[in-house]
Amino acid sequence: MKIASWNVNSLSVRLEQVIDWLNQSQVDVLCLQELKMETHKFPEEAFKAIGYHAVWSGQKTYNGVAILSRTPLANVQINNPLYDDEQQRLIAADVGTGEQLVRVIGVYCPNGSSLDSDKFIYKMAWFDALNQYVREQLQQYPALVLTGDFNIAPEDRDVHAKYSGDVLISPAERKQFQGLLALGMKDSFRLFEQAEKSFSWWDYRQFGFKRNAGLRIDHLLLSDALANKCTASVIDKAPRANERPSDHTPVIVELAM
DNA sequence: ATGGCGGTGGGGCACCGA
Repeated sequence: MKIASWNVNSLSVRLEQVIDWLNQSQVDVLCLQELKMETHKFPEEAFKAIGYHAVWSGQKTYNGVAILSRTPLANVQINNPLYDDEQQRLIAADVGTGEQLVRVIGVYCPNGSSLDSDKFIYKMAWFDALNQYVREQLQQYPALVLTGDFNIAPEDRDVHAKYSGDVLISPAERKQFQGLLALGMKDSFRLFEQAEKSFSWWDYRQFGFKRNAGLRIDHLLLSDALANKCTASVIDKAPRANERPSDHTPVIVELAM
């Protein structure tokens, strides 16, 4: 079973790329972020045509999340029930049944803007509530995936040397990431040996991708039960070389199930 | 230091992202 996540930075612009990538990668589940599209405009038929069910929640211009799956999705949760939020940043659903049941939580975590901003306060509160939700979900679902754009680079090795920002790498944000791991979640990428300077996002400006001036901020976190079944966790850089690429590229886990 | 680039809405250019 392959599960992936991709911040597409506008699904309208990237739909063809997503379809192509699904056909090529053959993942079973794909979480999407930054649809930047109203709910009623979601291209459900385009995904159905290539064999994917979908659940989603959109909004105009900003945010918006979806889960695509080859098998039907059940028990859909839109937004964190523990956090009143107008911004559409979280969607969860069951994939599979019985022994194969996996709970998938797809997230587009707030950016935070700068450490002294109201948006940073929102980011911290949002993560506090996410931690609480994941804690609850783990009690209900031993097989849990938390994936998406976390907007946190967990360690220095997840940050290119010239990065000059403070947000995405601050101790407060990294503490939030560690807080999720403290619940028992594992950063699947670090279960395996990886190339140095592996990133999932590159700045559009200054030839960021060409210079590999990136950050690893898109993650696949697995509960213990799934970490034990994880056989690979990779970043697929290929779509970043497309014409009009998203600034993020997909991340994928393989589970022996 | 600032802005670089790209998407959106709306029909300029400001806002936002990371």
